[in-house]
Amino acid sequence: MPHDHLCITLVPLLNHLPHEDQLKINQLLHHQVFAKGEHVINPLLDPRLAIVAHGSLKIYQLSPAGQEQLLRVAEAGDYEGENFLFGVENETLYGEALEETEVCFLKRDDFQKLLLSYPEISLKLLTFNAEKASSTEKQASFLLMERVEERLATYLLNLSKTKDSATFTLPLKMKELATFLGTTPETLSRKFKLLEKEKLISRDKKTVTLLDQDGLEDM
DNA sequence: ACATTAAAAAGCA
DNA sequence: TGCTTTTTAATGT
Repeated sequence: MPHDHLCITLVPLLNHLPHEDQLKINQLLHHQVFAKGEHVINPLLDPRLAIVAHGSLKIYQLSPAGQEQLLRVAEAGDYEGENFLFGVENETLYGEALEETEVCFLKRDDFQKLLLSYPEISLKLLTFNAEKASSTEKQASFLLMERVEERLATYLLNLSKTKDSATFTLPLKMKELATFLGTTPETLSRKFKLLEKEKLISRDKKTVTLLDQDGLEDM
């Protein structure tokens, strides 16, 4: 669907630059559209920065046991893989398209040249990375919350906040959301039912509506 | 309170 | 239709 646009304009990391520069940089980017379920990042691929232009990516690690741990969902404007461009080896990081997703790639050499000729980008990068690190910390303490319904409630509140609506669609499969919340699909299913019974939310398959936001916050 | 196991039900290509 | 995901139920830690 998206075709005739500049990748740059969709990406907060780069779209603050003057138009002329954006045009130049856009030539360094490689667009690629991925179908749902396709792998965008895996440890075997050569290092490159992946910027989500449209759609969303599931970012996860694979444990030696083969268990996947979901780290985050990268939405349009988010990027992944910047540390590989600074020499950090990718051992276990995977990225998979959750829907039809358009990604802009930047090779390591081009990326480093870019940072040298546009110092503003370096500053932006530091800012965004600081936010990213901070939200990863939040996720870590988030998993320390005792009860699953507590985690589920805050997850739903966050999602409602970022989507700016009381009604929204879950981006993940229940199975995936379960691992993200540090539980099992079975328990997750029961917690959803519990929240519905207490009239805190309503749900039609993957569409959730928050009915009592205050009630959810009290958990 | 939650996991595990098993099995039924629902969803999807 | 045949496979995958989600739900339900019974039992274990």
